[in-house]
Amino acid sequence: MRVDEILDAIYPLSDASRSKITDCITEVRHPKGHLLLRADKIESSIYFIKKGIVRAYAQKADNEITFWFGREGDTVISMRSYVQDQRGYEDIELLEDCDLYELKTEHLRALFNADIHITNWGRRFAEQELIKVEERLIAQQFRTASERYRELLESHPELIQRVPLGHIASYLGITQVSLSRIRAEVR
Amino acid sequence: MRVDEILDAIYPLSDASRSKITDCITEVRHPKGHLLLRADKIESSIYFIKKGIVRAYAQKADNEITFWFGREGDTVISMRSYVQDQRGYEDIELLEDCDLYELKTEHLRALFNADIHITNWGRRFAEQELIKVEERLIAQQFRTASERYRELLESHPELIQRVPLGHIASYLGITQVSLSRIRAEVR
DNA sequence: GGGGAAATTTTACAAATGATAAAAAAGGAT
DNA sequence: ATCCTTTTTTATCATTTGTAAAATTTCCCC
Repeated sequence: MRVDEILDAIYPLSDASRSKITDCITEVRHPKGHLLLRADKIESSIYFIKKGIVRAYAQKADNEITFWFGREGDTVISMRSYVQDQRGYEDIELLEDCDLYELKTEHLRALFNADIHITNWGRRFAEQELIKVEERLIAQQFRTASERYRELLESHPELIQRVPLGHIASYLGITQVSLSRIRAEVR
Repeated sequence: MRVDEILDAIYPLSDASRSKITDCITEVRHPKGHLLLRADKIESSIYFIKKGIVRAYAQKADNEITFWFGREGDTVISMRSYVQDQRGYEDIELLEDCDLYELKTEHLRALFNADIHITNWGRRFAEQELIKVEERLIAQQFRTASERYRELLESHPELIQRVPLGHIASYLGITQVSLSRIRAEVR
């Protein structure tokens, strides 16, 4: 996936403004299992996924929960680092070998103070992510685990193929054993 | 609470920029029970709460879930209307008589295209809301219902005083009966 | 202050989910 | 292909949470 497609899908930019962003972007490649962002660090980059799939998870004591998956075209970001300059709550792990576009947040911050179109791009990005999370929070309470699984299966069937079910279960807010039961029902 | 305090708490603005917003704001007052925003409408205003408390809830069939409370200083907004010009998923109901600052979204949109400081203000607003929702989504999965209740009790003790427990239960993702059980434990 | 509606708690029972352990299946590396 | 690790499923039992209905308390309006 091309970086300009990714940027324009968030909010269409003029060639001039878009170039200001792409000029700061470098391509990187990391292997499956690599930790792209760490909860214990203040991160200085965000990434756009050219190819591959990743997950964000929070750790607590001995268990972890996956609360986000990113695929081609998605933006990888530690919101807490990016917004508040504090350590985040999430590790981000590559679930496949990934090609990524890297952008230093310092560059983005400078652009947010210089180009109003880019600022609107950043605003729109946060707003869209906000809606997605809000919808998930609501679904979490309205729907049963098995409804949530079936909806995920319909909206993102490739996810179930590409990602271990343990992560999917955690994303759905249930244990892997529960998910296995749900999958058995359907058959 | 003064409107300039509310605006600056989101992101500090120069007097000039802040005035551009406040010039578009009018004060309104509505009684307890009033529906400020409706899920079935594309809303054209956002509000800042001067005084009072409100809740956002989504309806489905015969049950509803409260997924947000707003108090003095908070911003009331139908994200879907505001971002995507589509009908939202939430009704917003006043839980007390409220004094509100009203701002037409058309004015805000115009300002987002004209004043980069206001655009950054809007970006910061969305980012901060995003972090709050993300943290709630994670808490929903990490913590038990009774932990979530106790944390709410600690962080927002006044909420339990001002809001019917049925709404609190729904906000916590449990039934009112469950919440009653949890409250009985503690005593 | 009293009456009635709304909110909250309690109870009993049913259903869903979690924890744990172990077996089965799938996948990767050599 | 085979061994070994990881993933997924299955089974059992304990716990949590939901549903429904009734009892109790609180609140609000007149």
